[in-house]
Amino acid sequence: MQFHGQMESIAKLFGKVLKDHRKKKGLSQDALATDSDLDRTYISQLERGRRTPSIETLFKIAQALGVTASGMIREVEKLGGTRSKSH
Amino acid sequence: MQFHGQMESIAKLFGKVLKDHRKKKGLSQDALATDSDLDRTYISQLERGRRTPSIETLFKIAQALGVTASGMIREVEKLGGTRSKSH
DNA sequence: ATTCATTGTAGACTATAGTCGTCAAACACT
DNA sequence: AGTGTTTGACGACTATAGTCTACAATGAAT
Repeated sequence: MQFHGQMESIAKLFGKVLKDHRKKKGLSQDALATDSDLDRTYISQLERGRRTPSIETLFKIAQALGVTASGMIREVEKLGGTRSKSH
Repeated sequence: MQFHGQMESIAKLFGKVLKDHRKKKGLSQDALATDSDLDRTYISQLERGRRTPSIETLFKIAQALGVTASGMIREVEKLGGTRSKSH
């Protein structure tokens, strides 16, 4: 069986991973924002998949969540499938 | 013995990882640029640590290099040490 | 020395990341 | 009902990511 359905953007996938970890840690967006030295409304935008973070921002967030940046990216890869399109 | 020396920026660490993989694959900056659908001079800036890519760009580059995005980030973490500074 | 491929670098430009103030919607609570 | 906390969303703003043209510097070959 072939996989169908529209490919989800990196931004949306990352948003899911982010929200998951934040909830698991019991943090509010506001608390995470201060811990990661980012703006609260920007965290909101990230979780809704409306923004794509830089890897610098990725590291800030991961640290505030007590996880590794590579771990978060790994989860994005898992959610997104192989994403191996040649062209 | 304590670790000393200035902490290297994420950008510089990523630049090293990127250049390493590109050389290992025997690609020119120009070839990598076309494969990853980015500008050649931007690849040059990344390798010299003058720009910090978005995770979207990270995925593009990783795919062109035939490695995972999480793997590249993992190597950045290794190069940079724990980077667990509370404030 | 000169040809060729590769890379560094600069400047000017467009697109988007990230900030900030504000307000409404939603979800607790009592 | 009400009050407090959280989150979505907006518009306008500043900072930086990413493009593009062009040229100099490097290095590897004859």
